[in-house]
Formats: sequence, structure tokens, C-alpha cells
Amino acid sequence: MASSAPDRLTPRAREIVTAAREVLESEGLAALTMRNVAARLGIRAPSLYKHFPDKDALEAAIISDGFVEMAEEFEGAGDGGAALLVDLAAAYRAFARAHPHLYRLMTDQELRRDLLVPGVEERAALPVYLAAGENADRARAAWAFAHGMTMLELTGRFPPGADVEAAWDTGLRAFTAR
Amino acid sequence: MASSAPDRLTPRAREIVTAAREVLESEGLAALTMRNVAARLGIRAPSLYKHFPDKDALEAAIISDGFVEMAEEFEGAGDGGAALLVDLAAAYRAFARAHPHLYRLMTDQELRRDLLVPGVEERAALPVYLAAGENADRARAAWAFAHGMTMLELTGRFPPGADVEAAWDTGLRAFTAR
DNA sequence: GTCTATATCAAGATAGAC
DNA sequence: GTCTATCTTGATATAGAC
Repeated sequence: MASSAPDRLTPRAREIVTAAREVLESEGLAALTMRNVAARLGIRAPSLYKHFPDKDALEAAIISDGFVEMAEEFEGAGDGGAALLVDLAAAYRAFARAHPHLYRLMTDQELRRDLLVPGVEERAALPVYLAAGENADRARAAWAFAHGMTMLELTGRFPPGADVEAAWDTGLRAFTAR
Repeated sequence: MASSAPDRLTPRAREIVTAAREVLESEGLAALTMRNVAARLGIRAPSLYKHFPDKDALEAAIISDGFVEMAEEFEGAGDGGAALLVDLAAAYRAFARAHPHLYRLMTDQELRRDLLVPGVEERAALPVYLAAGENADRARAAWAFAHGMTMLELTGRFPPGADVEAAWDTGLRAFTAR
């Protein structure tokens, strides 16, 4: 269930984050500019600075939302009991494919942790740790596999005829064999 | 041994690629601008366009070199016989750590294959395919793991205390267990 | 092979009025 | 909360002279 924590943003700041998210997802990271975000709201770029100190802060708000949404997907995976690594991998891949530009913003660069809503990154990581048998090394290795597959998929690095599903299956079988 | 194929570039173009590579490796991808490359050679940016049609072509020349160097590392790994996946993983990680900005240029974005020197990507991929028992799915899964680990390492995504070595070992063991 | 001059475009951000 | 006007910076690329 959506536990709906109180929003840390003012109503107008929330509208700005929503607009920024729309720009990002529909036009890509390069199009995520203060001008474009403002234009989507029918205002001018300088007005945004009354609500966010700079662009980094706005991006961090998008990323914090992304981690919460990813965590919710993880927490709803393998419904009923504890999620298995295969369930989380499916949820992870689905999230990345549904929001490719958001995924890259969240994972493919240095993370300004000092600007994030506290705890959101950890919340998204916890289900993976648990599914890996509370083995941090195994959780990190599995995460790396999923991240690598996702990025290679998103950037179109596999050859045209490649069976991406089979590569996912092969990797997951390796990580879940005992 | 370095079989030294004939250079496809004119001598001056080769100097430009060398300068560009130096800018990239020492200052990062954002600093890889036509102005900065020219400045390193003591000339002006417009002069570069007599040697390369545009920036994409210059980047592609850097990337082609990178694939050749990566292939050479792979071909020299596990010296003597055929390389094992663990050997290639070590070589892969070493390459990425020695040339982090080059690595990201090569792997972390869409690849302009139409601008590459033909065959260089395939040459770097072949040793991995062979080490994976000529199983393309296994080769791709192992590559994804290595790429994911590398990117998470380069972007500083693992928590401060994380034992990255152990995560590599855990993943490699998963892929090499039978 | 390199130059100057320039076109074109666009980014983040600030000052100060309303 | 938004505006206009502006600053500052910097990118790729072309034209045409030397």
C-alpha cells in the first residue's frame, strides 16, 4: 500500500518536479534544462529558482522520487512472501524499460547523496540484500549484473540478433544456483 | 606481439587523436571539446576540421583505438593457452581502472558503429566468447556483470565500506561454477 | 595546415521590478 | 510567484584568407 509520507516539497515545487520528470522521460536527459522545465509549466526559467536553489537540487528531487518508486516495485515483487532475486530482477528490468531516462539519471552517474531525501537509496537496496540471503557481496554482484544488462540493453550495445532474454536467464541462473 | 596494422589516419590526424586522448583521460569527457584538443596542440579549433569532418569522427577514432588496446589486453591474458573468464575479468577491470574516462566513452553510450574502424569491436569481443565456451548467452551475461561492476565502481555507487573485491569474486564464482 | 572572424545556439544563473 | 533583461560561459561548425 502507498504509505504516503508527507511531501517534503511545497505544492509548487512538487508541480515543478512533475514537469521536470515529464521533460526527462519524454525528451531525455539532454533536454532536461531549466528552460524546458519552465516552458512545460508556461513560465520562465528564472522563476524556478524561487523554488529550487539550482538544477542539482531539482534533479535530486527527481532521483529521490525514483528511488521511492523503485522501492515500491521491489516491495510489491514476489507477492506474498519475501521476493526472490529473480522476482527483483524482473521488477528492476521492468522499471528501467518503463523509465529509461530516469533510470540513467538515477544510476549512471555520480550520486549527490547529500541532496537526496534521506533513506530512499537504502530503502530501494534493502529488498535486494534480503533476497540475496543477507549476503552483501552476493547482493552487489547481482545488482551489478542487472545494472550491466540494463545499461547494455538501453544503450543498444548487444548485436542486433542477440537474445537478450537468454542472457538475462543465463546470468540469473548463475546467481541463483546453489 | 603488436602486429602494427597500417594506420588508417594521416600523421597529423594521428597527432590529433593522441592529443584528444590525453585531454579525455586527464580531464574527463566533459572536457573533450574541439577547443581543448586544439589547445593541447597549440592550434585553434577550426583547424581540426581539416583533418576530421566533425567531433563524432574524432571520438570514433579514439574509441577504435580503445577497442584495439582492449583486445590486445584480452589476447595477452591467461598467457600461454586460452584465457579463462577470470583472467579476462581481471584484464577488463584493469583496463577500466587505468582508463576510466576512455572506458565510459567506449561503453556507456550509444556506439556509432558506422564510424568505427571495421572489426575492432568484434576483435575485443572474441576472447570473451571463447572463454565462455563459445556460448553467446554466457558471454553476454558475464560481460554485463563485468560492465555493471565496473560502472558502479567508477561512478562510486557502492557504499564507502563496501568490499568491492569480494563482490567481484562472488560474481565470478557464480559464472564459473559448473 | 592554420588562421581570424563569425554564425548559431544554448546552457545555468542573478538582479531587481511588479 | 513571475517577469524582463542580462551576465557569463562555452559548445560545434563554416567561410574565406594566407
